[in-house]
Amino acid sequence: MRAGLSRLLPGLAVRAADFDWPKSFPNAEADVQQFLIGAKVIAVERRAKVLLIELSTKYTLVIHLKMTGQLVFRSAKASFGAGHPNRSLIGELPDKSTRVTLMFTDGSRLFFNDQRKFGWMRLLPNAEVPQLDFFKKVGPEPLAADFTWQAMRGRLVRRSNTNIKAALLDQTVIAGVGNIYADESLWGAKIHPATLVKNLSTRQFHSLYDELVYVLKLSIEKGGSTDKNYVDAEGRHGSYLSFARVFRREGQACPRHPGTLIQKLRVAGRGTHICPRCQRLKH
DNA sequence: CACTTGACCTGTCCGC
DNA sequence: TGCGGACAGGTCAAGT
Repeated sequence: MRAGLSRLLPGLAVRAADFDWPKSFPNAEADVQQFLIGAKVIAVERRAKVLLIELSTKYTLVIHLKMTGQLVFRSAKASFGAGHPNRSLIGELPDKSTRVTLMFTDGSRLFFNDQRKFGWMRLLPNAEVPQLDFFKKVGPEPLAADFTWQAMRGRLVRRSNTNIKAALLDQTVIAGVGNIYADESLWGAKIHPATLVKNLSTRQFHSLYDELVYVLKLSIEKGGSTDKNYVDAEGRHGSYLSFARVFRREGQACPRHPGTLIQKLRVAGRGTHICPRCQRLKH
């Protein structure tokens, strides 16, 4: 999504903004008038699951999409009326789950849609972004050059008494791993998600690292795991889920064991998908 | 401090 | 067809 937005937004100037749900954009109106209206987009960055739209006013739009957030860009002449190929995906915007609309001076618009209202967007002075509690506590980027398998093990063992799935989902341990990539990488490494971190072998840490890096890179290449709720910056869905081996594949054959069916269980309070043959829980 | 659970919301699906 | 409950890609605060 960052890559898509950074092809579309830099250079555009904000002409106006509309808001629906206060928690989706908690800034005061005065901030909006002073630091958003008239601002030009400089760049689009990302840290963990947070998008950062940097503005010419030295303010940044900080965005977390949470479970159901979407950012959809529409150029001035885009029409999504009946007959448009993308109509089945979203249709005309704004719609009833549009929380924020940014209108640019060239007539294009960026819509922040969020059915469940968990996501948010806020304006912050550039210097305050790293001071957010989330950024102070968040772990390292798994695709950074210095994130080796040893570095990953070093982070995970901070949660040695909990299960590996909970540790992977903990954003203060490693940044950006969510439910899909946790399940996919654990299947790849043949590790049961309820395995305690302290019981993982060196080989398992190494394998989990390889598999996590693999699924993250593959997903970025495929445009992400968007299906029902997320779409990319131009309103298209990513295709990673069609490559997923276990996620939302309960009852289907394990790709490694055609005779074994994927099971769904609950680990760390989340729906969790495993192959019961390759991912065994030993004690 | 480490770890787990409920809350924040809306919509959909499934069993009765 | 209606109704209650479980569930959905993620954090947070409050609990033990």
